Amino acid sequence: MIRVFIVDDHPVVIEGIHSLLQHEKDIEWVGHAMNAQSCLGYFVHNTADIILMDINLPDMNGVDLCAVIKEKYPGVFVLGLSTSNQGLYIKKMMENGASGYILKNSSREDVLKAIHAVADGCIYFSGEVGEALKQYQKSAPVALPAISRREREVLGLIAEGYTNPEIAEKLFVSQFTVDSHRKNLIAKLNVKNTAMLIRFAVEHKLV
Amino acid sequence: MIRVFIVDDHPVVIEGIHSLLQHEKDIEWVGHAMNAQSCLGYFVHNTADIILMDINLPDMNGVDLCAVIKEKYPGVFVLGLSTSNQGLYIKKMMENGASGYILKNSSREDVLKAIHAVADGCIYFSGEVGEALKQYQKSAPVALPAISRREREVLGLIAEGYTNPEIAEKLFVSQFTVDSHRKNLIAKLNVKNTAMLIRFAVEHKLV
DNA sequence: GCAAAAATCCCTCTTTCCGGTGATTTTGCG
DNA sequence: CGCAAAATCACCGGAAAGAGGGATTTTTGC
Repeated sequence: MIRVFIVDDHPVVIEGIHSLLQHEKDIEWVGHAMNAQSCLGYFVHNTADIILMDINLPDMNGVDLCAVIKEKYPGVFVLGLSTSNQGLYIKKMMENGASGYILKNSSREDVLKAIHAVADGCIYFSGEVGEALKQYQKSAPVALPAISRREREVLGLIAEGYTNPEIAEKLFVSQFTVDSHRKNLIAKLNVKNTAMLIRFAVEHKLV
Repeated sequence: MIRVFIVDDHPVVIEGIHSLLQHEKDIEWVGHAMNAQSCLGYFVHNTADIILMDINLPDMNGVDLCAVIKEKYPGVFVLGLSTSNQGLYIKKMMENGASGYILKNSSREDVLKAIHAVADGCIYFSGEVGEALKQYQKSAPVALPAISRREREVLGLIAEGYTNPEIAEKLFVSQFTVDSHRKNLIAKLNVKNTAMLIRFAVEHKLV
């Protein structure tokens, strides 16, 4: 018996999912909340196996709520639920411990599959969500300015905290050279300073 | 009818999966390869819906093979397959376009569930893999020195390329204050300078 | 209410960064 | 070979960061 709880500020969605699940023999509907606070309130004295969680809530966004839930009750699985198919939020929610993601307009089969997979400890994304996620993950490799081998080498050393003079010594070149590479990197990658350079590099897996 | 191809250098695994799938009515076994080259050779004149792909191959690792396949044949879904339950490789394989991951010692049900989910365009991880992936993703939050709210705020602005004076203006405080926060961050996180600070922050998802 | 933690502010000095503007030498490739 | 890109080196000057001292005032947690 899988106990399901839902958090969503749209009554229509709650009703929809409820009617979709109410005839399932292995699924028990334990309750719902329309905001993060009452959801957390419920879990003080009750529990569930799976929370279907909207990403847009009036008092707290789903990403943060997910983090709080997984922090307090690691055994409760969170299944993201949204109309908007946005890779960024999905990714963040997964990083905060969610077990999957489906769209509100998913088919009955999709919803049931997702619930069962998640209840088994698996991770599940419905098809369209998977597409969005892949697209988001692939945003990096496209249109990256060409960075030369030496520049990448310098970039790596900068990321490790070495200064221009230190890098110059390591590479047996003048510090002017290293400085040139650094400036070229900043120009090529269209960033303002070293901080942004490193952020860009790490996010795009250049280091 | 789901056409399944498998790449694995262990005959035992190929046989195992084969016998596991051969009585499934909606699954067609279209062939197998024991290394990356012959797998790529197969796809020159043939195709499949799903490739079950080992992560350890003699001539090329699964992560790279996955990238090549998805590059040449984006419509073919790759389902990772391994004995080793290593978060890092799983993550890399997913970044290269895989649609899921299962362990070789997964149950018959798990394998079939995964194949069907992936064939539907969904993303699927078997339970143990999900655990490993979460564990890997969660490697960050452990043993992180306590960073105050204000420090995190400053950290975010540094990562966006703002200088101390700029941040001071944004937050309506003195630049000395911002400088203090920056220094405290560098001290707390035990890094040498801003470059390392940002690298650490991005890698540990503080920004 | 009290102590600890956080947030705020201030100063000096040295080093590093960053922008701009050059140049020469080496290397990769058709 | 010859061209283009990469890699190298050089200087200036202002801005910012980093190391080292302090200090005070709010919050916040018991």
